[in-house]
Amino acid sequence: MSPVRVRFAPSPTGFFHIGSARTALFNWLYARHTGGVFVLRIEDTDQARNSEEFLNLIYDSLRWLGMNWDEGPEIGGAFGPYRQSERAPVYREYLEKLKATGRTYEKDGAVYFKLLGERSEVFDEHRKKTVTKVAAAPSVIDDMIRGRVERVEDEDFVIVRSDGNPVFHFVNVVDDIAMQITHVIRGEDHLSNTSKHVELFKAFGAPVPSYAHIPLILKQNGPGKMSKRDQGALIEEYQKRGFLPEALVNFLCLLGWNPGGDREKMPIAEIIQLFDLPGVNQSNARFDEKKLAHMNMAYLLELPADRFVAAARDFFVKHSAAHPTRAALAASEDYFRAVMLLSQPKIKGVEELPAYTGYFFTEEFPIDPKVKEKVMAKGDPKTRLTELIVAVPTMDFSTDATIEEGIKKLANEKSLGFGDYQAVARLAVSGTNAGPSITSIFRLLGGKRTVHRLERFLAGL
RNA sequence: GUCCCCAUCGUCUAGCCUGGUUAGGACACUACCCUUUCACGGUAAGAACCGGGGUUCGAAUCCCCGUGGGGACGCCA
Repeated sequence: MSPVRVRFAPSPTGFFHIGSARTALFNWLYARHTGGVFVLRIEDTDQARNSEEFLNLIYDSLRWLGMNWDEGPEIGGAFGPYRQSERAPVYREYLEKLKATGRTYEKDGAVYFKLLGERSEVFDEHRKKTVTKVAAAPSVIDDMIRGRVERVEDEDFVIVRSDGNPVFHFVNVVDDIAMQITHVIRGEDHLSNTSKHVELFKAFGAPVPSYAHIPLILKQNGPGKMSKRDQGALIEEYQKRGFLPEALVNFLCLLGWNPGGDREKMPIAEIIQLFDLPGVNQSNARFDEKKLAHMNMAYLLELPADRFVAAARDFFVKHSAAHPTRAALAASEDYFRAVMLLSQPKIKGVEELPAYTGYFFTEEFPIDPKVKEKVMAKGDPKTRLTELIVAVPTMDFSTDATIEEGIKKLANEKSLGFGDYQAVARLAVSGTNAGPSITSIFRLLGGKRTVHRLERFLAGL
């Protein structure tokens, strides 16, 4: 049994999106699962639409998601070069081979691949033109996910354009032969192309690789598959928004594959161990942002403190143009760390952090009017504030527990509960009703700033 | 239009291959519990086998047809 060699073959003609990432992921997982080789090959034969910027985006995204390639651009390998734009001699050589078999002909300056079978002229209603149909034998695709698929390829097709550039079907097959690819794992949108490819492999006298056509990812709302223009489609966006790559990877794995049973959140090492092609679903999956957000939260909760703080800082640096964000970066490292760790168990995503923690770093934080209305309507918040302003300076601010003691003591004296002070104090120092425990907020702000905010809020009523 | 693929809660899915389940889990939604707010967590509830035929004692599971969804039909990849 020859070792598994798979390839991910993107073309740098647009942003790197969810669907491409998952195709890459399934290839990568299969290579890692089998101990095989993961090849990255850049299909940049469309000179008009390629760009270096998009190419770098592919590299960045793959690396961010943790998919390292064993052969490919920037690292090389025994079957290079790995950019099709640099492989013209290979294509010339293979074209000569094919010409020698008599399976090509030229028309309008382009080279066509000639199918085997009887020809007839037919008017195609859909395309509104007369085409030459070939009564060819069906191509058989033995797909590891879909089983046996039969399709008749019934028209000769272009393999080299009139400008001399070879087209996708040709270079794709040639490179799969030349790079000794054993398994072709790609989106189901390629299933109809596969008959072309099978016929080319056979014409070259090369073994046909095993195919695995994975289901497509559908857009979350409305009809059709997800495209680069749909909400939430771009990998770059998740990176910018501070998603954890391991969460995104875990989520992506579960879109069309699962290990059977109830397991969902799994470390990548375990996924590698369990992943296999027969476990991949046959039906398309709809993308669900909320489930991804939940997965991200689950990973965030478990993230070691240092990594969480680093992720937070990274996000703040990227968004340092905003005012509270800049103020946060100006704060001391210890203070920043303390605030972030206080927020870690409370948030769903790193992107919530600037708004969630803003009041720790600036005096100009907003007061939520709805929360204010609600809090001020209950009990006698003004009196509670006045009492706190007197009591806070007498409290021991060294730990949450001592602050709690202080507030409880005050509450006892007035025959009230902790809760009678909590809501209004929180509103006065943070402007909202969501956040860490009030004792932690007090402690981090310090007695002086706490009193100042209580006084300012009371004065503004 | 032609060809190809697919079909279990709103969504992702387990179960299907090798027929017998109170059809299980997760996200979302709702209620309650926990609670010092907000989250987290816990418990509960609602929620699905696309339709019709067939095979069989018995069909989500096997077969056929219909319907629905998706994809491909480029000198794009």
